[in-house]
Amino acid sequence: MLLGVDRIATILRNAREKKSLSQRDLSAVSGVPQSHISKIEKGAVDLRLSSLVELARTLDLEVTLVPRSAVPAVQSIVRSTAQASDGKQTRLALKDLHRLEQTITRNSSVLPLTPKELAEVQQQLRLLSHFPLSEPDRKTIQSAYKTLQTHLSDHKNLNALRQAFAHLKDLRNRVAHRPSTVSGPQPVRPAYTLDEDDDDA
Amino acid sequence: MLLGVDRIATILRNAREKKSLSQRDLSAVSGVPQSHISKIEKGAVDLRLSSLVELARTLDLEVTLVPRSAVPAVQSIVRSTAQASDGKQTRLALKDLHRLEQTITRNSSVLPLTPKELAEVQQQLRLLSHFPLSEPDRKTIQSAYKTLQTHLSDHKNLNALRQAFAHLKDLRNRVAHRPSTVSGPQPVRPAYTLDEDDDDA
DNA sequence: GGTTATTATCTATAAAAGTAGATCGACACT
DNA sequence: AGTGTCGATCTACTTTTATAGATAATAACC
Repeated sequence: MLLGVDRIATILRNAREKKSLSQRDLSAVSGVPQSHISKIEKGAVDLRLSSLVELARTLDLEVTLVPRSAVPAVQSIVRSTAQASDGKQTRLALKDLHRLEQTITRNSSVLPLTPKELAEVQQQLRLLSHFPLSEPDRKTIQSAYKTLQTHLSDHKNLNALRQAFAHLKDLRNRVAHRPSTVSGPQPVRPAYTLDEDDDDA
Repeated sequence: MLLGVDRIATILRNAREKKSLSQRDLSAVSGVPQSHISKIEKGAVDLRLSSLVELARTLDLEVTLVPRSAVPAVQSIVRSTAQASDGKQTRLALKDLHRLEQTITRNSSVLPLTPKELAEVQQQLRLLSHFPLSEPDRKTIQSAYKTLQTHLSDHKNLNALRQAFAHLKDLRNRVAHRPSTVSGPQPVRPAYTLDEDDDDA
């Protein structure tokens, strides 16, 4: 297979995984059959340009042709955009974590948790704040916050609350074992700093 | 057809034209049949990724996927790379023109030209120096220079010399009618400045 | 007018993508 | 053990690309 075609397949798979989508998820969103996505990502088909454009669009990517002489500069732009995005998501996730922990601490007396369970949840949130987090990670944190708010307002749905805490534990386990370019937890901004310098364009 | 696929077709055609290649030329270099190149450039086929990679490679382009959020920055890089390349080619072309005119002026007494013809050639060279010129344009100028050198050394091949001057006239006619983003001859660097700040990486 | 070059269009054929599923092995969870 | 999810592989069929030319329309040149 041509050099370049393999790279495209790798970029597609990485982008899908970065969005925490399975092949079946991507199939549902893009309309391309899961079995075909599997072949595409393995480089087992020489896909059509329109199919590439469609999948790329679903993954917030754009197919383009750049002069060979501009490739290093373009790769640098792409890398720094990814890093900026990662940094931004991590900073936003820190805010989400802070909000969640404050709400838990403020309402600890009325939450259906033993002191041991409470300490464990707080420990998990503190640990999470030391890892780079992604947009899908943030969704898990936000979902737990919403479930907590709902519980605090109607004192119902204990199972949902327990499930939300379980998902947080899952998240902590996943990010702790996530492959990383550096060993151990990465230095991120000090936990729980709050600033408003982020724009969502 | 999907937005994006049309753009790719347009980029391919523009890149081919920028290199002064015909569809037959590109076919010979790339191995893709001319009739198929015609369909591709018209957007009449949904070509395979491997075919796109192959054509792009022949045109010194690389197929890549960039995050949608990075597209404006990437387009800016591509534009400035093209401008730098254009500017560089134009500056190098000025040198070629200068060298050619000096050689003609220095040897005007032994060239088989009437005073009127000589003045016309010099006029054409001066006019050319006011236009943005491309790499293929430079090849025409360099070819004329070589033919002139050959003639000066063996005093033969009058037809080739006349043909070389004719090609220069053709070039002058083409660039004078070339579509441009601004009206009239574009301001380029002052004619015949000589500096050695160009690197060919 | 004749010739040449370029791009577009046509025919016929072979190969492969794309589709629609089903199914399998591996893994995780209850 | 049973169940669900994931990615990979399989079957069968339809549609399209890619190829190899040939040819036509247009434009430019002599």
